[in-house]
Amino acid sequence: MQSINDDTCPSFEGTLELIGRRWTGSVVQAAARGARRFGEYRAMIDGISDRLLSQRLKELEAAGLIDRTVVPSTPVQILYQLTAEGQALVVALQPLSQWSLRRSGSRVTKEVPVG
Amino acid sequence: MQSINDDTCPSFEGTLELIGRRWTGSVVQAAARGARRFGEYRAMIDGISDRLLSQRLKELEAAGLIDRTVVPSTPVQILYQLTAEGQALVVALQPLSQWSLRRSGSRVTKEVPVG
DNA sequence: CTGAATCCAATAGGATACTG
DNA sequence: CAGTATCCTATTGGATTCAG
Repeated sequence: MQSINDDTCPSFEGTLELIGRRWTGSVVQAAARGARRFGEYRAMIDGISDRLLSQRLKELEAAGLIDRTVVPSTPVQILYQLTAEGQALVVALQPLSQWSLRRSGSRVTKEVPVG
Repeated sequence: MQSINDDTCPSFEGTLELIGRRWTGSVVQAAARGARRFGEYRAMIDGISDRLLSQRLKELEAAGLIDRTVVPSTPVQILYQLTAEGQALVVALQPLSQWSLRRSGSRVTKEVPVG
């Protein structure tokens, strides 16, 4: 049996460490639920600071999961939206989300946010 | 709907922060692949230190995902195995694992159409 | 073999204030 | 509105040593 850190699992660990940082899950979920502007994210994620929100958005953008667009209106609008990869991530995260919900005792009848 | 930090998503964030710590994904995967004794985990996870392996196992045990059993043989054996919850987690993590693999360009066992 | 203890460096995150 | 800059503390993780 070879080491599990050969070439396949580092990517998995990397993914976990990316989305395991504080607030990141919430930011991704906010994006999945339609947040686009900075203030929308901030309003949807209770307790997050500007600094961390900015940082998380940058990390997700660097990872190719969120797309930052500058709309030349007046005033300028900046939009953060999930890329195709980001949307695929949201889908891939759903079983884990369900698992978390069941564990925490909440009942999740049937409503699944995205998909 | 309500704020995403109402009562449902904290559990999700908590889960992400638990398995997002360094090595935790590897430890869970090692368990899923049959590791049971401390030394087996250590051998399967290249680069992890005793201290961190011990810490991760404790965290997973505290979360109810891994079960620690002392077998009174000579010398005493200590077994770390996934609980039912832990096994459910492994299953719930599979789509995320697949997503990571596709992203990193690795091939999945079965061919995945690119388009 | 299975850890616990200690020390240290790096990073993460919270609070606050300020800017184009 | 959409961030940046700073400061400061807490947490993390790596390395090494010791022990039952």
